[in-house]
Amino acid sequence: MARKIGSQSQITGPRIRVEAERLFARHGFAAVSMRQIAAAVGVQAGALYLYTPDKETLLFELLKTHMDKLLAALDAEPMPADPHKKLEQFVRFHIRFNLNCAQAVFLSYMELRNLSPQHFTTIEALRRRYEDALQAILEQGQAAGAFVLSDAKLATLAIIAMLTGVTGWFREDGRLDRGAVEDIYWDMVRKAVGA
Amino acid sequence: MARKIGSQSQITGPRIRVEAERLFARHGFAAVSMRQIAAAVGVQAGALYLYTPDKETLLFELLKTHMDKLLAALDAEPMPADPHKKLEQFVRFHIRFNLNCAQAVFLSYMELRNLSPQHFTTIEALRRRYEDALQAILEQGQAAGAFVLSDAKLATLAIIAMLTGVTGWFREDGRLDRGAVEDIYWDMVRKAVGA
DNA sequence: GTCTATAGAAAGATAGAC
DNA sequence: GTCTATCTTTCTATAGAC
Repeated sequence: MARKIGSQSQITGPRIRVEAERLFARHGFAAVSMRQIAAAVGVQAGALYLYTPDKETLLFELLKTHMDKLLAALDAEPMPADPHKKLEQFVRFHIRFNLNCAQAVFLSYMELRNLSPQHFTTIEALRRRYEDALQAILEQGQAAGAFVLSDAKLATLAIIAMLTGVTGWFREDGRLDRGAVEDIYWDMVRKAVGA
Repeated sequence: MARKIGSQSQITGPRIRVEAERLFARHGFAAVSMRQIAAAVGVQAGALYLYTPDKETLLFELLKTHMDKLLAALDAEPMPADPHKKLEQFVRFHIRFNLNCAQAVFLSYMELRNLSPQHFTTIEALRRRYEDALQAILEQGQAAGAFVLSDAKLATLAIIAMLTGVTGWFREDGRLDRGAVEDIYWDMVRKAVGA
């Protein structure tokens, strides 16, 4: 039987991550077999183990990479001093970034339970860092009298849940484009925090 | 080897559903085997097939039962005529009901993709009916001038995502009890819709 | 670096004894 | 109604050829 020849390591590695992310997001981590991933990439199952020690680590690497990118992008975002403008920046950033990697976002919220305890702790800490960034914005705005909040921690969780929900229904060819969705959500968040 | 005797069908059936729901919610549908469910119930794997034709149907029955209960409970809820009071009733109902069956809620949002197309359609229609109930409240309030909304459909999705998120972090022994959480979320929703 | 082949374990589901 | 036993398939992961 025919077999492929030559090195493809610079292509195969990224392709494994792309296909694994797509399949995990669509069917769930446990429902996807290494054979399915290999078939999507166009290699044999055994070849995957040149790039990952096991299936769980493959999932972890996907989540870790995503969270690192998320935090780096947030750090790179210009943050105005004004609490009002700062919150708007965060809201628009969150929607924009999450829509650009909806699959990874879905994984990050749904497949944490399939990680080993150690890997879980790592991802959880990164997620917490992201939440803390929003909470700090809310608390600073509250202290400055820009926002009226019953509870900054619950407002943080509520806002993130609300914004992340967009990835569940947004369609590129839908009724509203990304900018319009950003506008509408920012309007709701703005009112919710009493700004 | 010892074996159990006598009929337990009136006990075993419900127990299978309880344990399956618990295990599916904790580890994910695909990650849980029929043997695990059977072990949790205290029967052999083969005995499960007296109660369900297959694993996927077991999941479907759990989701269907949950959605039926949700819609029946919503119908049974007293709904004031005043839009403002009506929305408050919905918000408190949603949090209260979902906290009482957090596992089933999690399943309903996470494991839809493991249903057959036909079963998926059934559950999706029920979920849509629930969303429509909230959307109707928002649209009526908007028409009556009680709410100020950019988009009733997006407000529906945003509010449900925000409220459902509570099941992800609420702990019975946490900082806030259920009533306090209801109050805080209602305060945010109220402001977000411009009431 | 990728292949074929397979070891070894575990899955979903069924058959027939009790 | 539940058991034991098993069929058949599929899984993760590894070994060794090329």
